[in-house]
Order: sequence, then structure tokens, then C-alpha cells
Amino acid sequence: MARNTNPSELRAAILDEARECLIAEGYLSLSMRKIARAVGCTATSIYLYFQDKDDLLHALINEGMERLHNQLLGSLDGVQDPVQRCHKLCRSYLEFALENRQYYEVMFLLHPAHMKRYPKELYRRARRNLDLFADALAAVKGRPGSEEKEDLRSAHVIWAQIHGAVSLHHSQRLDVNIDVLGFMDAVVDNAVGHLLCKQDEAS
Amino acid sequence: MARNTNPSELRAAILDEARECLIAEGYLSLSMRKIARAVGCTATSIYLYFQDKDDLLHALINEGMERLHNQLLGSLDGVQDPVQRCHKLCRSYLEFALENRQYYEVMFLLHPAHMKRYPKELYRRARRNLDLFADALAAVKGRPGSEEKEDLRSAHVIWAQIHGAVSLHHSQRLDVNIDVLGFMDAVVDNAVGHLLCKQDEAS
Amino acid sequence: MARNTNPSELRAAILDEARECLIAEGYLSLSMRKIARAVGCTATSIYLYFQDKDDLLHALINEGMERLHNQLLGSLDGVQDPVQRCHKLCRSYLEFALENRQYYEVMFLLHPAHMKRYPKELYRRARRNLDLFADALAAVKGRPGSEEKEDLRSAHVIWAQIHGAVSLHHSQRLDVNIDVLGFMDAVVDNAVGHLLCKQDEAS
Amino acid sequence: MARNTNPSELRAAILDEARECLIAEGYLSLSMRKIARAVGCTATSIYLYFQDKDDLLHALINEGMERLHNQLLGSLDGVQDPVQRCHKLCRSYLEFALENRQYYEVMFLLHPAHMKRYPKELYRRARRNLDLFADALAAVKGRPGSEEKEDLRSAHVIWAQIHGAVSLHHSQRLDVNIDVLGFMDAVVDNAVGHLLCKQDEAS
DNA sequence: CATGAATGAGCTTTCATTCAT
DNA sequence: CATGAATGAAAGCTCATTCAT
Repeated sequence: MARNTNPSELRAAILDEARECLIAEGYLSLSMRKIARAVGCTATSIYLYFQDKDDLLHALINEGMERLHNQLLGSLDGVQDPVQRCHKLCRSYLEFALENRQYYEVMFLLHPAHMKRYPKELYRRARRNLDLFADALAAVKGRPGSEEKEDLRSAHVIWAQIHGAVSLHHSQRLDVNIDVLGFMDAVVDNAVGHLLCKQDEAS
Repeated sequence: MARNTNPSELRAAILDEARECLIAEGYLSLSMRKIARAVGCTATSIYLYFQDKDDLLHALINEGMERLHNQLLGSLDGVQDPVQRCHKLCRSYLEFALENRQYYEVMFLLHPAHMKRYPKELYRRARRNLDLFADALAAVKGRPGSEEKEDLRSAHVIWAQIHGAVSLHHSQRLDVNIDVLGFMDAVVDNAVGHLLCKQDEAS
Repeated sequence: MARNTNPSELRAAILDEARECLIAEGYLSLSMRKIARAVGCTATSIYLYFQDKDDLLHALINEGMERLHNQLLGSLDGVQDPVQRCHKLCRSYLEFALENRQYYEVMFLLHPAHMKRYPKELYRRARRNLDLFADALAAVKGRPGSEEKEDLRSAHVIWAQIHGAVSLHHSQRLDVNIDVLGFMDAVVDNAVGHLLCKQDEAS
Repeated sequence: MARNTNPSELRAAILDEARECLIAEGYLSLSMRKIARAVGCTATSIYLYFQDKDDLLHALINEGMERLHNQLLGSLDGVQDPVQRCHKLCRSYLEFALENRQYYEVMFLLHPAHMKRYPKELYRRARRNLDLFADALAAVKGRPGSEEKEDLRSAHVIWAQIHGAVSLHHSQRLDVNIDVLGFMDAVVDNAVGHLLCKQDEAS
């Protein structure tokens, strides 16, 4: 495992293990040494591929964003109805968040003070996930891409709704009397349902 | 500053500084030594007032919950209309969250794995804040206190919406093109508006 | 428990608790704070009765020496035969050692570097325990008190034999295949038996 | 001294200093920091060579056991007479103990509660030292290796005798009027002499 | 006689990072 | 491309002790 033929294989291995560590033990226990031990190389070697811990984290986040993007795209496969598409996106995002807790936390929750600023070019790619939501919303309203600002804001509102539910769940702030699955259903309904409601009003 | 005239002044000062440290660097870098340095006492002294780090955090959370409760209660003063009351609660909660990021993070974001279990009796007091929302919702539906479970869930949905918005903002995940205040308005509208919408349907 | 009527009751209580702590958790965990907590007074109060931790330890050792002395004396009650008396002393010492492990360690094992020099006047009292052995040995040889040096040395030899057995047992260095009780019997036999053996030779 | 030419020099230096610290202040005050300071490296560096404090202690014990073993073996060189061999072993052990108090304490006095369990494979090597005694005793009785249990016990009795003398000396519990060398002679005589005495009886 | 407040030094251990090779 | 050695800072916490009251 230690000696790889392909030179960039090690980089991949490091990312893999870092992800595993992250998912298994959380950000707090994510240490260069542990990753190195798991990969089978020295801690120093990691610095050959990543400037520092933050750089590694950024790569990790980026990877997560790609995965999320693919999952979101996949969820839209063959779905035509605009409202349905919104629904699918929410569901898909929710699933990703619930299945990748620690990952999700680094991606969307980690306090900026603990990380260097996320680089612009990476951010641009990450933004595509939000755009999926915005586009879907625009489609619902029948005007593809126009009035971007409003769609972007609406996307943020929906995002906030789901993100809030996820993060309350992750940090175990939900009351014990709440049935989690039912709650999540209600959350998605509220996020998307409101849209229709608003639309009905408009029409 | 070391020797305070008032005996419990130091305790208050520690709590204050702990809050400051939290806002400045987040939970992960909250250290007893840093707090002590900021306060102007030794780390050991902190242990005179708090059993350990977790105890200090619990005190912080509790303090925040009390403040929030008072603020929420205050916001309802003289407001009769049930829907208006919901609106007020949301606004008030939002204001608190935005103005007290330092508190807010420990109160609602800090992962339990990083902290001893929050003591039951403190939790019971904290729960009152959620109850305010649930009660207001019940009032909207015209059936005071009945169907508690559904009201509790609805309260959670609203809470998730606002909490999500706040936490995205705090962790600086909101797109730069988003006008924060406008976004927050939209969030509250969505949280409460949906209620009405649903009610209209029902009627 | 905290407020005693008799002023010197507290001193006694401190010693009692210190002994308990010592027996229960060993020297390493013996802390002024713990003792104070157990007694129900503040750590500061201990300093009213004992100059410092070493002073307290000395008092503790002294107490132990007195107890041992009484136990040794008691064991001789009604026993006339000189050799029997030697035997009884050994047995009695052994019992004390086995039943008061942590106590015993402080009395006879604690590294001098961890304690101020044991005060002369206390030492003199402690010496009486050895004297009991030396006197008994002298009696065996039929010459009461004469040739003190040789008797003192012999007493030390016997003492070393038993102390060695006890201390190997306490620090769990005895092989698992050794039956402890049988071993201790053999040890006492060896300590005393040799005496007789030597005497037989002499006669 | 920080950067050593020979890579494993530091490891040796650490062990050396640890031993020195032990003799100077005893186990209780043995601290990684102190060792590091004495060696001239940082405390962190110690962790490059030893997993933790216990690991360091185990290494120290092991080293001591090996040395003792070699010394015991050496003392038997060319000695044929069984009783003489017993005598030599005792003398040799005694010399080791007196000349290596630093080792000796960790090896035979340190309470297990203060240390991780001594690893089995190391213990097996350490046991060889006791076996030397047991074998020598069996030889005296003319039955090589048989009746192991009894020989093992006798070995323990002798061991206890010498160990007791040594440990009283180390912890400075011997009376000032005792001539140490003479005392030690008497101790060895007692340990071995008794054997012969017993044997004479038997014959 | 007794306390409450405070200190400073100490502990073991982990961390991200660097540098010479 | 990769390593082994080393560092300095920091963490949470406990300790014996002092001092003013």
C-alpha cells in the first residue's frame, strides 16, 4: 500500500483515508499523523501533495461537492415535471446530508476561523449545486434563467430549510418526541410546498 | 484585575470572555488558557468557578437560553393576533441569533460528542423556548394546546428554517450576491407564510 | 462533621481520613484537597494542624508505628518461650503488613526523595519496633540485652526477610505459581528457623 | 546535543537520563519533561522512541533484567560446587542491586498500579533470573529440575531475603548503627546458610 | 479557628509543521 | 518522491501552598 507505482496514486489514497477518518471520527480528530498512519506513509509525505491541512480540507470539500453534484444530477434523471424536480433535488440533498454527516459538517458547517478561505475557483464549482436548485425553481415559474437574483434567493431559502433540519438533527437538538423521518418529510414538503402555494396565489 | 472586589465578578468575567473567545475563534479553539489570559487570571482560577470545560460551556448555554427566552417573551408583549405572534417570535429569534452569534453556536450548533451531556434540568428550561413556538402555532390553528405532537413538529419545521438560514450565514456559506437582510425576510415569510397558506387550504 | 466541638477533633479527623485515602488509593493519589473534601473542611484548614504534606505524612507514619507496636506487643501476651516469641513477632508483623498495604508502603518503602527527613524524635519511637525483635533474639541466646550490636543486626536480618517477602507480594512480583500463604509460612520459618539452626550449631 | 549523528543515540540517552532521574527523585517524580530537559531534547522527542511513559519504563526494566541476567550468569563462571553457586548468585544479585539502585527500583519495587501491565514476552525473559536461583537450589539438593514447585518457592524465599535487605537500604530504613556491608554479609549467609542447615537436618 | 480566592508550576500527551537527507 | 528526526506550542487538568479576612 505504501509504495505506489503511479505517482499520483498516493494523493488519491490520502484523500480517501482523510475522508474515512473524517467520517469515522469527525473533524476534531482529523490529524495529519492519523491519516498518514492509515495510508501507510509518513506525515511528511502528505505535505508533498497538499500545502497544509487546510489545503487538504479544501480538496476534501471539493470532492464532497462533486459527489453531491453528481448525486443531485442523478436524482433528476428522467424527471420532467418542474415541481417534481424540485422535490427530487431536496430529497437527494437530504439523503446526502444524512448519510455523510461528518463530511457534510466540514462542507457546510465548519467555522471559517478554522480554515483558510475556500479558494475562489473551488467555490465556483461548489456553487453549481446551488445553481441546480435555482434553475429548478426558475423552471417552476416558467421563466428559465431570468430574474436570477430572485431565484437564487429562493434557492437559498429552500437550502436553509433543509440545511437547518439536517444540522439540528446532526447536533442532536431535535426533541426526542420528534419522529425524524416524519419530520424530514414535513421539512421537504414545507420547502417545496410553499413554492406551489406562492405560485397558486400568483396565478 | 486579578483580585476582584466582588467575589462573583470573576465568574461573570470568565463567562464573558468565554463568549468572546467563542465568537472570535469558534468552539474548537476555545481553551481554558486563552480564556484565562483574556480575563487576566490563571487557568487554575477558572476551575474555582466551573468544574471543567463542559461545565463552563453548559453555563454559557444556559445563560444564552435564558436571554433568548426573555427576548422571545418580550417580543410577544401586547401582540394578540395569533399569526402576528408567530411572526414576532420568528423575528425575535432571528435577531437574537444574528446579534449573539457567540452564544448561538454553543447553544444550537455544538456537536454533543464534544461536550458532556447537557444536564436534564437545564434542558427542561431550554425546551421552553421551543414551547413558545409550539403554543403560538396551536393558537393559530384555534385549538389551544391540543394535538401537541403536530404542533411540536411544526414548531421544529419553522425552527429548522430559521436556524438553517442563521447557521449558513454564520458559517459564511451564503453567496455573496445574496442580500442578507432581504434573505432573512424571505426566510421568515416562508416559515410563517406557509402556515397561513396551509391554513387557507384547510379552510 | 465539619464543625467539631472539641478543637483537636479536626486534627484527628484529618489523620483518619488521610489514612483512609492512603489505604484506599495509595500515596500517589493522596492529595490535600481530597483529604479536605473527605473530612469536610477546606484544604487550608489542614495547614492549621500540619505544617505541610510531609508533616502530615510523618504523623501518619508515626501513627502506623504506634499501631504496629501495639499489635506486636499484643502478640507476645502470655507467650514465654523465647523462640515462640520470635515466631509470634514475625507472624504479627507479617499480618500487619499484609492487612495495611498502602499504610505499610508509606511506613517502610516510600522513597526518601518524596518526603522530608523523618524527624529524630519520631524515629526514636519507631525504633522500638525493631527493638522488640532484637530483645526477643537476645532472649533466645540467653543473654538479655548484651552484645546489642549483634542482636540489632540479627533483628535487621529477620526484618529484611519478612519485609522482602511482603514487598515482593505488594508489588506483585511473586510468580503466579507461588501459593502466597505457603510462601509466607516458609518465609517466617526461614527467618526464625535459621536462628535455631545456628544455635544448634553453637551448642 | 539536540541533533545526534547516530540516530539511536538519543534513545539511549533518554534511557540513561530516565534512570538517573529515577535514582535522584524516585518514580513518583519521574516526568517526561524532566527527562527531556536533562537529555537536552524536547519532551515530544521522547515520544518518537517510546509510545508513552509506560513504554519507556518497560524498556528500562527490560534493560535492567538483561544486565542482571548477564551479571548472574557471569558470576557462575567456573564455579562447580552447588552451594558455592548459590552463594555466588546471591552475592552477584546483591551487588547488582546496590550498584544499580536506579534500575532496581523500577525492576522490583514499582507498584503495578502505576504502570501498564508488563508485557508477557518481556516477563518471560525476566523470569529467567529467578530460574537461575531455582536451578541452583535444585542442584544443591542433588535432584536436577525435579520438584520444581518447592525449588521455586525456596528461590523466592532467598530472593525475598536479599530483596528485603536491599530495599530497606534503598529506602534508608536501616538503622544508622548498622554497618551496611556487614549486614549484607549476614543476609547472604542467612539466605544460603539456612539451606545447608536444612540439608544437614535431612541427611 | 477557619475560610475562599488565587497562584504558579507541574503533569502527559497531541498537534501541524519543518528540515536535512 | 519520500523519509526520519525534531520542534515548539498548546491542550485540559491537578497539585501544594499562600494570603487576606
